[in-house]
Amino acid sequence: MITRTVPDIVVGRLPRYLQALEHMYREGIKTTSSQELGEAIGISAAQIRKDLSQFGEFGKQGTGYSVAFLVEQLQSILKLTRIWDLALVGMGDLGNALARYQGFAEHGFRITAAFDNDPEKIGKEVAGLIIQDSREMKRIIPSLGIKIAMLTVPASVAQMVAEELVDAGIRAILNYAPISLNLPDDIHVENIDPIIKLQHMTYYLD
Amino acid sequence: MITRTVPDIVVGRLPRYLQALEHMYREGIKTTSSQELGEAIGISAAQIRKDLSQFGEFGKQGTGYSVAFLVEQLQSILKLTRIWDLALVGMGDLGNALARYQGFAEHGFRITAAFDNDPEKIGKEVAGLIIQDSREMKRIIPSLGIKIAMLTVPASVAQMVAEELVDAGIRAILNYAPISLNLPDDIHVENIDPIIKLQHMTYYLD
DNA sequence: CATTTTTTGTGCGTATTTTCACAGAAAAAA
DNA sequence: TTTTTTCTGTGAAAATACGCACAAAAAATG
Repeated sequence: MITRTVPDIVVGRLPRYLQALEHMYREGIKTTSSQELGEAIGISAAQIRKDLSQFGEFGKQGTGYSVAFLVEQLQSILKLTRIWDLALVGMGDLGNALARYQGFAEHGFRITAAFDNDPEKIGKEVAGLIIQDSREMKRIIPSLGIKIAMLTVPASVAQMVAEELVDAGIRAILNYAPISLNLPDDIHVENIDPIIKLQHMTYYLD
Repeated sequence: MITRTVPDIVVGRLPRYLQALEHMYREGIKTTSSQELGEAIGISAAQIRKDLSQFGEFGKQGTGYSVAFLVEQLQSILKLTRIWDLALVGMGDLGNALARYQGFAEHGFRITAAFDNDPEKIGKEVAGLIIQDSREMKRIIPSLGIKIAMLTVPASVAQMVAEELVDAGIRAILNYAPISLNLPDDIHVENIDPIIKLQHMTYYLD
């Protein structure tokens, strides 16, 4: 059975399946089952089968799933069969760490432009990127066709900068600033905030 | 009405309420409503009221919620009325950026120990912390009573290091390594992985 | 070749989560 | 004071998500 509108919660699990499957692939594992995959990531086998069935029939009864094939299918579903250009906005410690992180390139994400508003930083090079003036975002981002931004500016300016990014044609923002952004409904925002995660965990501690 | 076991999904929203309320508090806003709070963070008013009602009655009909009071209550619910010590394990670029991040201290989290296994790094100081040999974790972590760790080591060793942390008495791990950790059920793990988040968003882009 | 084992995809029931909508209480307005 | 407005807390309904359990298919075994 194929797609109606797939629930976002299902979409959100697909990258985790993909991560585990790519790990298996690197280990030389050719075939896996919903059972085995589930145990690897702590999700029930039934749920994995249900989730995948939203997109097609990828397994074989008695055998399970070809790891390589399922990796391909998930990459295709998640639109990962192309390079995605990223803008990195805010070159503090975190921005610098992200600029140097190899993981993006390894997964088809390329940081194509880096911005900051600090004259001290503009013009400097980090990991092969020249930091550009954030006043140039409106010009540069559309010219490079960039659709995704990572936002690592201080919370105090995050909303304003996010609006500038949307204005520049950005469609998805990975927000590292500890604030919730208020943006049009068609802009996809994902938040990464360690404080929020820590506070979630302290609830369960003594 | 007061607590049965509160669903984890509800607990996970509390830090977001708290974040928005603390922001209001800094802005000098004395009172808010479920409506206003919901608009600030993109959650329905009814959901916020339902969530809060799991823990008590914090609002007043006709008036709404006292911001200061609700901040206090949420801090109390989330066990944030004390300082939590953190261990930071893996002093690469990301570990260094986290060591320097002011946000932890501002929210009652104190990075009390930093570890790495690289002899080049051990003994160096970062943001007032001396990097210690990760072979010492088993001794140092219990002696400082640390219960929470942030894990910023390479994926290839993350599982092993996580097991060492559990062995050292760690009860909660904020995992930055791009791999799912397999640990006892009573250990709380939260993952922060930008690749997973980006792949979630690309699904919705062209 | 027949039997047993493995494992998928899915219909259906259950559980969880969200939203609706309203009584009741407080505040504001008249 | 009385009436109207605002806004909570919550029971009930609706919507979503999850998991069981099984037919069917493939592979393995005997």
